Amino acid sequence: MASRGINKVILIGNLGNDPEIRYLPNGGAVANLSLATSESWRDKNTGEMREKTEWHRVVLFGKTAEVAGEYLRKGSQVYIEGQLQTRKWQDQNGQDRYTTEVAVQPFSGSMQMLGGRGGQNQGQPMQQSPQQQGGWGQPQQPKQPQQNFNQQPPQQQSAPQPQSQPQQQYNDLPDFDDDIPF
Amino acid sequence: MASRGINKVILIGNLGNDPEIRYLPNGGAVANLSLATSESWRDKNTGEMREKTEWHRVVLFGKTAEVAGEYLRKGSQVYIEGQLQTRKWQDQNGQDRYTTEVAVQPFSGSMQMLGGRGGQNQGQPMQQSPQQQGGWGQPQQPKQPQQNFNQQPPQQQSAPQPQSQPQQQYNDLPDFDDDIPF
Amino acid sequence: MASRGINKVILIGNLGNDPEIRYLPNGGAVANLSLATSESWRDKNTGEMREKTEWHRVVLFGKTAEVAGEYLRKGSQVYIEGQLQTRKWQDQNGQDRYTTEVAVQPFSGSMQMLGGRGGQNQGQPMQQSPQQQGGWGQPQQPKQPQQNFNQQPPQQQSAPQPQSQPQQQYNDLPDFDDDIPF
Amino acid sequence: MASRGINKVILIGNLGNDPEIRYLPNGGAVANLSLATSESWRDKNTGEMREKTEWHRVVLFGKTAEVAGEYLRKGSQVYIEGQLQTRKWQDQNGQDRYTTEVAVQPFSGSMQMLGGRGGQNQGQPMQQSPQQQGGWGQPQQPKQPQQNFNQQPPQQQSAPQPQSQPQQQYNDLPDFDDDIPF
DNA sequence: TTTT
DNA sequence: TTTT
Repeated sequence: MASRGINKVILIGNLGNDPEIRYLPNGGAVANLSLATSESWRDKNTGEMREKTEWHRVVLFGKTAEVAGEYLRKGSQVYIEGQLQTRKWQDQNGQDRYTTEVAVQPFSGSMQMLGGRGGQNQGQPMQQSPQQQGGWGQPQQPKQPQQNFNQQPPQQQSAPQPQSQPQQQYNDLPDFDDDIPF
Repeated sequence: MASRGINKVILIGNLGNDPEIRYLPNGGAVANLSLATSESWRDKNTGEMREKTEWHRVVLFGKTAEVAGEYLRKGSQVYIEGQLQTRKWQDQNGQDRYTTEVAVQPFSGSMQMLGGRGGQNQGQPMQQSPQQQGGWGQPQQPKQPQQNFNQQPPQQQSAPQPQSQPQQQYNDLPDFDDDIPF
Repeated sequence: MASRGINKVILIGNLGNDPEIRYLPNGGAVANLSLATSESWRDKNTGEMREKTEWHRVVLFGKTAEVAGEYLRKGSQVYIEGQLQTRKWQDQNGQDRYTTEVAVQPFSGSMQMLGGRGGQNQGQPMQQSPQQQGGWGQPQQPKQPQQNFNQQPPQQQSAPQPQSQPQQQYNDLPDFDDDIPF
Repeated sequence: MASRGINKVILIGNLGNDPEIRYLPNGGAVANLSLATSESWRDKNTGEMREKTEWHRVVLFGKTAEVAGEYLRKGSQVYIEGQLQTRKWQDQNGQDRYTTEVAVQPFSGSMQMLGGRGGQNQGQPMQQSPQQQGGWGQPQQPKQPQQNFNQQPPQQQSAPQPQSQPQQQYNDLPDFDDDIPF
């Protein structure tokens, strides 16, 4: 039954890069987002404005991952509800390393694009070249499922992807289908 | 001003150990908690119950840290509201490492002890030897402020404390005092 | 599909009364909780401590409602995650009235009992007479499903139940079963 | 100190109207928002898409209220973190009525405009006539503080404003100033 | 109507 | 690496 404890993360931020989508052997999609949240405040001592940006590694699964891959782009503003998850892996020296991610679970998590397609809901069509940033992108071409799940280690400053991580780590996902509203 | 983005973590879990309290050169308290949240579910394929525990590294500041040090014990159930924060540090080989914590900020975060003092509010006095677990402890003796802030690297399974981290990392805290209700 | 917008309520509080359980014509359970959250603070002007209690009307569905009915009692501390929902109804004079509730939806919401059964996880069996308050109760006897869903209007100070409300308001619930982990 | 219990509401939605700003006798601003969150889902039985919109009454105080009054407009997308609060009032027949609001407290709550000024961050200046909807408005002219706080009962579909409510209900607000980062 |  |  259920769970003992609450593990909930709520983020609103902007993507530092286009989502990275991969496909599991069983065809399920997995998307990784690099999401920035920033705070600014006036320093009590110096009176100057200061700013600090935090980068979050977000991982999405299944349908939600596909939607992210199709509509999110570098700069997109997005709402994320997920849970904290720390994965253990070995670096090239065989040393234990840990990476903490925000996992958006199919049932309990959610992802929502913010800001509206045409900006202020004015309904005008959005033309967006690849160089343009922010907002929602046009759907990309359907991607081919790939077998090489860990082929390209993501580069991330604040919580780098392991270079040798367990292969089957997402096989335990609960089943889910289109009928579930998320 | 303020912030662009939302960075919020909500946890309810139990402490794996007594809080570790340290004091900054300016006398401000810092507490580290190791907090477990667990989920259990029935495996769709095997029909067996499965359980997974996630360990969170939580850091508290100031008054909240002192309250944690005085009243929380191994096993205590606690509510935490904080924000995700990834610190960079160098390991003994000079390699960059990252540790993600849930920081309970003086203004925006909060900590709350759950479950009541005597358990089911039956009012009976709680005697709690150091070996006993859970609930709220009696206040410990006042601790002496220490200078050696990073003296003892905490041991934590899922996100170990750096062995050589920046010394002055918490000097930017906003001022706060007893009038602020948190 | 899914949703545009976020509507999320998180409460931790104590029950002012035992849960009220009812059964829909289709056999689905519905539970109503009256949940108190309180804040206390020192008045800046007078220096006195002040306290304010807020009462929340919470409604649970299905399995979660049954668990609430079996284990929660007056005084129990509970975590609730749900969504705000304002229902319109007519009072005896035919005037429109509105009641705002926190609805714990089967998929997106959750309920969790806090504080542990025996208090500090000391494992001692809990004996709890009906007069005792707080903690988790023993399971009540299984209740008989009833047809008369709106037979007894609940009495609640802060957000009274309509005396003539729509009969079929909960028929749109998504299906759910035991496999869904909530 | 502090509080016993958690009372937290998180909303992301769009304004149904421009904010209504009023000023307390002491000069403090109070803003009321009417915020819509909507859900859509496919009906399991009919296969049709269905949608339900929930309207939330949000109240902001002080600086946050002023920012809302200056930058938010009908259609604006906004993030709200506040707490549930039910106010009692008497209708014209002297009957007790209750209104539930989401109050964004100066210290614990927050408000954040979403979606960026020019929509997809394309940098083009936004011209917005009063009829245009969504996005962030240009700052309005500074308003004159008014004494007649309850002069105009707001019109809101789901939780109408009382027609005769307590006059001094917001006098208990904690002091706050510009140094506090929210 | 709860709890501390 | 984002955004303002």
